[in-house]
Amino acid sequence: MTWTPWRSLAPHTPLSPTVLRELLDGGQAFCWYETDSVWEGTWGEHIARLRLSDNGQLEWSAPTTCPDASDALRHYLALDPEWEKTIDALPWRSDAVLASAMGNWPGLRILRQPFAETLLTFLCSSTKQIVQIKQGCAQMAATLGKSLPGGRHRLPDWEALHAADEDDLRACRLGYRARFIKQTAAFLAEHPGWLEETEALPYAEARARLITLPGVGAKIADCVLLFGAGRLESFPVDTWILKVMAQRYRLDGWKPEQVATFGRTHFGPLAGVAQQFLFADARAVRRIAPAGTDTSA
DNA sequence: TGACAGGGGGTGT
DNA sequence: ACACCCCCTGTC
Repeated sequence: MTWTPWRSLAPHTPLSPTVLRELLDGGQAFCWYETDSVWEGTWGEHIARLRLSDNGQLEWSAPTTCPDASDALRHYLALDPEWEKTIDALPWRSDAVLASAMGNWPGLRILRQPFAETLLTFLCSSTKQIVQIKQGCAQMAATLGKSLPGGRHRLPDWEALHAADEDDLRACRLGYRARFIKQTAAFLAEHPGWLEETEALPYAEARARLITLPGVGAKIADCVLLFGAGRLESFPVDTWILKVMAQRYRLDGWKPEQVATFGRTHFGPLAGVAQQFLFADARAVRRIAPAGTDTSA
């Protein structure tokens, strides 16, 4: 397999290796792998490589057999001038916590992933860490997904998942999530067009519908809408966000659903973007803090 | 290098 | 509140 020469996606806000890692491997997407500062990833039917130039600009390469991946990449990475305006509309001027987090992660953004695929990856995510989720996704792709140029496979579509045995899914180290995926696949097979309709619905209605799927609760529904449908008002609340909000916004004792509502109200139509900055901060603190350090209380 | 707990980015009952 | 299911991670 030969790959195209590197070409630039500039201009955009310069990215540091740390921010790029957070973007591609921080919990939004689970199909990116890094080798010697080169990231290779798949989304939908696409595959591409990404690296950073000396001045923090993205460069890309794709298999020579693929059509120009540049447009797909720009869309996937939200590399449009609009994004800068989007960021500026966040209430950072009146929120020092948010301003600080945004300052720590310049260029961090929300990926635009395929909806159906995002539902699948986040269905795999409950009580799993990123490494484990990635393993499950890689296994599913390898065993049930169509092959892509370059030896990798794309994630299986819901039709393929419906046709698969639960044992095939279990073999992908998905644990009890295998049953949820099978049940969801069966439901989607019985209701053609349901996913597409859901994606087109307003946020609250789409969220309510997703939650009716087996294995999809409020958190996963919010992730699917934020990362897979561009619903930037979605504010996913996991245990880390729960901690951050408790500590820095004095929301001790609040329940996840209450924090989600607070987030959407406080941060407004771009709450999910704010969430991503706060989330990145929380993850960084966890990595840097010495073992046993507890900043709560 | 290897065995052994502990616990995990959530959901459903 | 607790089970679900399994694997990653830290530790001895």
